[in-house]
Amino acid sequence: MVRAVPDTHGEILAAAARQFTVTGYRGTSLQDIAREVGCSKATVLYHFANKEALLAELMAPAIDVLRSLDDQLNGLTGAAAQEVAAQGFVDLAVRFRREIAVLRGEFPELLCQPAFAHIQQISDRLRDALAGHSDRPGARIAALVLLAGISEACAEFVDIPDDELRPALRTLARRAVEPVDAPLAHPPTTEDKDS
Amino acid sequence: MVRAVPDTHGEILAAAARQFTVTGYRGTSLQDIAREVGCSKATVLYHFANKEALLAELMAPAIDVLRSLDDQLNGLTGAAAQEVAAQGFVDLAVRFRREIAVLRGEFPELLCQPAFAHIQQISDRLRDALAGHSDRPGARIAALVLLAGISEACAEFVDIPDDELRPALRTLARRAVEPVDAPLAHPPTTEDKDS
DNA sequence: TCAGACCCTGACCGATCGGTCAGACTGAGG
DNA sequence: CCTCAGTCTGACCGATCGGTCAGGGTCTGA
Repeated sequence: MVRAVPDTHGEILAAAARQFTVTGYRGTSLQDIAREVGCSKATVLYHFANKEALLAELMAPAIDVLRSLDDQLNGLTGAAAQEVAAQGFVDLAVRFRREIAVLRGEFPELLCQPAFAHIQQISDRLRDALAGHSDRPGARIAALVLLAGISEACAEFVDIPDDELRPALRTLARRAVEPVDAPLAHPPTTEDKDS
Repeated sequence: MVRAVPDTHGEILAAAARQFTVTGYRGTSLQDIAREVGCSKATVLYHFANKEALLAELMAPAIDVLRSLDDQLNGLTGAAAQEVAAQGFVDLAVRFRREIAVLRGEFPELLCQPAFAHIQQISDRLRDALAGHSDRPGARIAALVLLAGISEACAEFVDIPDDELRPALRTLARRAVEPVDAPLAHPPTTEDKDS
């Protein structure tokens, strides 16, 4: 058999993905990655300008999809935006479970890096759409709980098949989103003094 | 005015809490904490055996409450367990927002430390109760989404008053929990082949 | 045969990490 | 006055981090 040209670049990328998933970005050293690939740390830095570039290349596909979901959301309002945001994010999260697991927890620090410059704004818009562009605290809190919870669930349930995880999350999202067009299911309480 | 005996121990604890909240446990060095307090790093290590002991003392109250919730849950089943788990966790999360923010993301690594030996099992039982002790993937996924989402929301909305955050989360939890006693709201789909 | 691009490496760099240690300072008690 | 416990510190330690660099192999095309 012909030994294919050793795709060191790809091997490093794959090893980094595995390690980042388990021990996080910060918790994984270039030495760790090099050891798993079976090369020197200098080789890792030959293929990638620095550790950050490695992460950026790893996350690029997920970020692209997130960006396109943001475009799709642009102009939509009310229940339509909620539906698209919920279903779109569920699909994205299920598909890019590994990438989400990498970011888990290190989100705030990682967002400072130039590669993730606009992620914060996009996810803010996503959250806003999921809240039905409402200012009600209940709606905004529900949106954040859903986005964060779905992310965490996808990162944790790595071994559940997509076809099982996706419909469960879709159902949950539909149930948990604060309705914005239809009248509220629960009667307004006494604390409706604002607006 | 009498200058009270300088409570360096407490000052270090408070500074650590602030720093951990912002930059995380791993991302905060003993030097950082010492700088904020205005003492030397050696002083920090005079008052606390090591960095881990500092974290442990910081988290102790939250862990106590979590443990008592676990006791309270012991023996409860079905909808009763779901209700207690949901409301109990919401209260705990709202109250210990800062502590949750500290753990944010570094959960997996931090759980390895002896101070947090049983947290994993407790949170597993909590999740199980929230799922109504059901094996249905939908119920288990909903429980995880809720627990993770509530934690994240509490860590993020640090400036929302408790009285606003708590009822919103309670309402959301009640809406999002997969009902286990009452018949399902949504008709069973075609994929009900298991069990 | 030779030049040059490509791939890879060991040795090394400065910075920072958590942690140790001997000793200085201080205030209370005998 | 001396002692001693409590508090605090600068200097230092080994380990590890991300990253640099000069140079060695190897392959290819002129």
